[in-house]
Amino acid sequence: MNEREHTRLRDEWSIQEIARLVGTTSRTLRHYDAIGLLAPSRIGSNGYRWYDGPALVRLQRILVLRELGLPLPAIQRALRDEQDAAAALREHLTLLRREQRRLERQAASVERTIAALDSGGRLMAENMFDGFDHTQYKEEVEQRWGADAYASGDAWWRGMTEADREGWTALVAQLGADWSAAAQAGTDPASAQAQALAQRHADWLAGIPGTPGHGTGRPAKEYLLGLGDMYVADPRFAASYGGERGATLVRDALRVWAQAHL
Amino acid sequence: MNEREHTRLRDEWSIQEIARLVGTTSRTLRHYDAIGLLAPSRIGSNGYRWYDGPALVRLQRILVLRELGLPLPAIQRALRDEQDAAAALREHLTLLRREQRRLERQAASVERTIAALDSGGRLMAENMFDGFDHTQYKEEVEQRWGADAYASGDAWWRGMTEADREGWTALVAQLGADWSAAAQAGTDPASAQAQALAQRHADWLAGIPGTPGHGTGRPAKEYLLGLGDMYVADPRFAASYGGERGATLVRDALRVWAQAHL
DNA sequence: GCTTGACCTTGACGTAACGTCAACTCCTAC
DNA sequence: GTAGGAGTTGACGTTACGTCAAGGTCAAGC
Repeated sequence: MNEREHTRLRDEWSIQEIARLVGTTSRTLRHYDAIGLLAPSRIGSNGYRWYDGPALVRLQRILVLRELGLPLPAIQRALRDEQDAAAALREHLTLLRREQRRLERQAASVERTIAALDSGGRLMAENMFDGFDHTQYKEEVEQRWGADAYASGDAWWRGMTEADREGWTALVAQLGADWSAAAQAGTDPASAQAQALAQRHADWLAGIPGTPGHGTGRPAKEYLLGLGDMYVADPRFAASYGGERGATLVRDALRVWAQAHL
Repeated sequence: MNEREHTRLRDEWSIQEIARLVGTTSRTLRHYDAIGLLAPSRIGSNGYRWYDGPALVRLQRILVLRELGLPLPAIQRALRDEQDAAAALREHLTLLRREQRRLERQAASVERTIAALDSGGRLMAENMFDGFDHTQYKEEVEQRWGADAYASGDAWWRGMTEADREGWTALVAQLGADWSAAAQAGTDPASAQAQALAQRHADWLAGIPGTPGHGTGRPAKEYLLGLGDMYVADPRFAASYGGERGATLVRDALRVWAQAHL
């Protein structure tokens, strides 16, 4: 088969030829046949698949929609009538935008984590369950509440005895476990149970020297609300509070609590 | 089992308990065990899995990295030493950014296609292989080259006889097929073969009344270069030129040709 | 007439990270 | 003794094909 014959125009093509023509593979065409998306126009007595002009056109439409990211079932439906095509694309577009925003948040989160690691953090080496890691959040605390806040909190922690720390750690772990259980049970953020946890959480925070509000018996309102948002946005916190559901519950319960008590 | 016992701090948890604690499912934990990512600290004589503190910490690290979008094998490697974690995250970040840009292009493409459909286009109803669809590109042509260009090209096409159109269509289809074959063969854009195709392509374009350069025997340089970029960016074109590889070859060959001849 | 080689076929496994039965065992409480 | 709520190990389904594997078909060259 020479070049001339290879590219001469005919009214029927083999599976390889048509695959090359549109830049895909024969495996893909067999797949489309198998799922009923594109059947060959003719099947030889030897089982070979042959495609004609209309089949080629349909294939091209399929590939256009595929390039745009539509799943094959959606392409199937869209090709049944052109009305559906626009609707499917519109729906797909909102999905694309949503996914874009998700990636944006994820990338930002990765960047923060890299920065934390670079500045000496240890990827939850000492976290809520085995000792609250102060260095972990150094940057964020300093940025929001000043270097003094961080330094005094850090000094306080380092000044504790081993027994003190273990007791503190157990408290924190218990709090995290209770939040997790409450989230799992679908507790309402405004419920008495959640508000009791919020109270414990606030007490705990107020007990840490250096946090805004320490000494007044209750944390500063802005600090508490900001902390709640951080819990939800940062997977390092979510891991200690029963995942995203848990972190969301903590934030919402703290909001309600802050409105009532601060 | 009452609430107190449920949330009391212990040194060992069942699979359900630990799943709830971190906000995931027991199935996930069994999966992690199966792939060697996280083994239970102990397995009872009855086959039950039990997890202790260190296992919980490891699980939390896993979930943090998973939230950040890392695949499980990468998490596996990252947890072996903290050095790798930062490197893995950095690599992952570039992937995220790349994917973000891809989605951006895809979304833009979807928007253009929706606009084309809304303004009466028919999703490649008459394309390169069954008749160049002028209405398809109305918007783009008008935007770049003015409404006159579009109108005169359209009138010319509508004024053709059936036989004229068939002849023209065959020419265009042959050109597309030859481009596809060349792309498949890995032809160099600067090669004699590709340049011969580019010449045919330019001749063809120049033969369409209304295109910039029609009447001069060769298309306008800017028009030709812009068209090449459009070929690559728009899947509707790619479908007729052997996919992305084909469209890229056309663009690059036209660039070389334009430098030499325009 | 036979080999060679390109092309075709169907069948089946692999991919990522689990969700979702199914069938069965274990343990505690009433 | 039994009901129910754990736990266990399979095994299939998900997306859109890639990638063998084993074997049939066809035109060309000796």
